[in-house]
Formats: sequence, structure tokens, C-alpha cells
Amino acid sequence: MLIDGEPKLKELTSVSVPTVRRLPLYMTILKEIESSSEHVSSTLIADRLGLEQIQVRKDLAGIGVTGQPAVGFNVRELIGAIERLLGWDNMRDAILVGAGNLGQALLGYDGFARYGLNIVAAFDSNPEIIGMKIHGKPVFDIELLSSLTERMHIQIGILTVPGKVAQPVADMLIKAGIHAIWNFTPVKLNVSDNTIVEQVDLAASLAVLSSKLKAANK
Amino acid sequence: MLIDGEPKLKELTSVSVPTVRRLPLYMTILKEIESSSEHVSSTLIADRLGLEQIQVRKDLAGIGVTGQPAVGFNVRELIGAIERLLGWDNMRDAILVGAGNLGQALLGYDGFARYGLNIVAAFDSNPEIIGMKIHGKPVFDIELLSSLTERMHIQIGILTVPGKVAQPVADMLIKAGIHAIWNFTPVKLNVSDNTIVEQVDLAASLAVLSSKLKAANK
DNA sequence: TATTTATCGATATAATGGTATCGATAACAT
DNA sequence: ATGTTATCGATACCATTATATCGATAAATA
Repeated sequence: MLIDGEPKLKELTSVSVPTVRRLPLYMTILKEIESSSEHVSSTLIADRLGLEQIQVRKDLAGIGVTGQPAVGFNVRELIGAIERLLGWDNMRDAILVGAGNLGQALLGYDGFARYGLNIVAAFDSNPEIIGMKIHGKPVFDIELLSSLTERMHIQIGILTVPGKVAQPVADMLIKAGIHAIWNFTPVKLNVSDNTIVEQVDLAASLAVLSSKLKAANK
Repeated sequence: MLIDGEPKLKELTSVSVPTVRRLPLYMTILKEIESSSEHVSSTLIADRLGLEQIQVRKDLAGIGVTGQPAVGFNVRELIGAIERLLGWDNMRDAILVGAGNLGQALLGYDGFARYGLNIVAAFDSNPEIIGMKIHGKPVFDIELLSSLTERMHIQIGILTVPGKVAQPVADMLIKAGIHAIWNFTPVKLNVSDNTIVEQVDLAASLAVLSSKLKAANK
């Protein structure tokens, strides 16, 4: 509930989730043209991404940058604004729990650096991989999770364990001081309000694909 | 544009994407309780998933099943309806292109069978892995893509190649008769209207996580 | 210099998706 | 038998997101 007389700070009116999800797309375009031109129009960005100019303009207005009529937006200013908003300007450390197939793939994905994400270590319960290095990252016994994470003040945990243990491992993460869980398991996690959970839902994505294909085959 | 007198067939009014994305969640619950009870209420499903009863009821109404007041929905009927809508009732074959880190992880993910998806083979250009079997799936030279895919009448292609080659490989897939591309690259693909592209956008997901974390740290 | 064009921002409108209300039904308990 | 409770479906309402319109600005061109 919003109290009426309260000052509505620009900083507090958060950008909408759909907008945030599009920001990385904009970033890709911006990085591409950064070297070749100083300004960019909403039309150009929209065309490259198959979006509407208006939507792009509104998104950019939402993150607080203003363009110049007949000129466009300053590319470097845009990049800076998006990086700041997404926290890509300074690296964030993360740990990964569950170094199975998917976990190992994520450990080997070097694209995260571009997004300001640095996976410092992995944890697992399988004695066969504990002690190993996977793509250069050490794999520790999950029993050590709490002490290491707390000491390093890590806030982000990437959850790639089997679904059956997702909830208990999530509980461990939270106890260890993790504030944000990037959840690759298909399990709906039960967490308190001050923990952020972002779900990567492959099943949902596949469902959309399947239903469209089914509809097209009719 | 909808002509006024036209009959509005129930079959053609497609279910909304947000609804489709929730169907796999419902499925999980339904499978869990299938053996223990014959009916299920929207309240129960909603509670388990942290959703609203009304939303669940509306979704289920949308896919064409009706419940019984004071009783609930028939579990098996629901399962059947969702499976049919998503095409999970009969297996769909798919091929995967790009057997790198992520590709190998997906090849090893046995959960897809539950979603009616069967990856029959992988393709890559790296001579070191061509000819190998990864998690039991053969890896072929990408040059063979067209002939094999066409002969097997495969419709779904999973794209896990590096971003730089995403577009040309997508073109190859389409030429080979693929109708639906599950795109794990961060590249916006340019395809004709009759090709379905479903994007798995990790960057978008991470962006949401980051921005929420940033907001929480304020 | 005047005109055209590309572009923006502000405001208004439309579409979509989510939520609330309420009457009806059937199981269960009194 | 009657009342209470859980549940559904239909309708109405609200919130969010996307799109359209239009006047203003500045660059480019005639």
C-alpha cells in the first residue's frame, strides 16, 4: 500500500521484469555498434531484435536515460546505465552446487564473465569428483559449503542438484548466507521472503515449443 | 482481424503462453498424487506451487477440462489433457547441434523423456568428438545433418553451438526440414514465419536475479 | 533560409493477464 | 433432514504491459 503523501523516488520505482529481461538483448546490440558509432536510435535496436521502437524507447526511458530528438541515444551512456542497473559493472562471486552434467556445463561457460558473474567454486557430495578441478574451478565437499561461503561473503548460489535434494540444499545455501539462488532444478523452492529465487525453467520453455509445434502441425 | 460472423472454434483459441508455461508445474503435482487420490482441488495445486487457486482454475478451464463443484478435478483426466496439449503423449524425436559443454549436458539429461522428447543424435564440427558416443548418443559430422534429419523426419532441433555460428547453423537446420528450434544461444535468430523458435535466455534470467539482488542490497 | 526527415518524449489507448466476487453444487457432519 | 463446508464456473474488475498518436527538436537537404 502506498501512502499518499510519500515522495515517490525515481530510484524506488523499479524497472519492470519484462524490461529487465530485454536489457541483455539491448546490451548485445550496443556492444556490437559501440566501436562504430556514437549514437543509436530506438528504431535500429528494435529492428535488429524484432521488437517495436516504442517498446525500446519506453524501456530505455524506464532505466533513466534520455535520448536526443533527431539524434538518438548515446551508446556509451546506455551501456553504462544498463551495466549499472544489472550490476554488471562489478563482478559478483557465486558458488555452484551440484557438479553433475549441467553443473559442469555451467562451470565451463565462459560467457558469464560478460555478465559480471564469477563462479569461484563448486560443491558436490560425490567423493569421485570432490577435490577435482572442473574447467579450472575447484570442487569441494558440500559439507564445507557453509564455512567457505560465509567467509567469502558470497551472495549468489547456482543450484544444479537433482530435484529430490533441491529443497534441503537450498536450505543449506540460505543458512550459509546466500541471498540469491539461481535455480536450475524443476523444483519450486520454499524460501523466506528475503531470499531471491530465480527459476530457469526448461520444462516451461519446452512446453511452449511443443504446444506451438502441435498447433502448427494441425 | 476477426470477421464477425465467423465461428470461433474452441480448438483455435489457443491457450496463452503463461498458461502453457505453468502446465509442466501442474503436471509434476498431478503425477505425485496420481496414485494416492482420484481428484484434486485447484486449492491444493495452487498451495503447493505458491500460486492462486483462481489462476489454476482458469488455466485448467483454458485447456478444456472441467471440474466438479465440491469435488475437484479428475487427476487422470487432467494429466491426459495436459499431455495431449503439450504433445507429451507420443515421443518426439529431436537432434542436437553443438556438442560442447552445454550440449553434452543436455544429452545427458534423462529428464527429457518425461517431456516426450527424445534426442536421437548430436552433430558437431569438431573432428575430435565426431564418431564418439556421448551419454549413449552418437555424434555425427554436421555435414551429415541434412541427409539424416530429412530421412528421419525430425522436426525439432536443439541449438547449442557458439553464438557466432548460431545463425548459419539455424539456416542449415531449416534447410534440413527442421520446423522448431530450441535455441540455447544468446543470438536472436532470423527465421521465416513458419519456423518456431523458442529461446532459452539465461542472460535474461540472470539479469532478473542481478537486478533484484541489487535492489535488495540498497 | 526554408523544408523535409528522423527521432524523441509525453500522453492516451488497447490488449493481456491476474484477481475478486458470487451463486451453484455436492459431499459431509450434525 | 438440514446446515455447513469445500469446491467449481461465470462474470466482473483491476493491474500491468504493449502499442498508437502527436507535438517538439535538431539534423540534413534543397
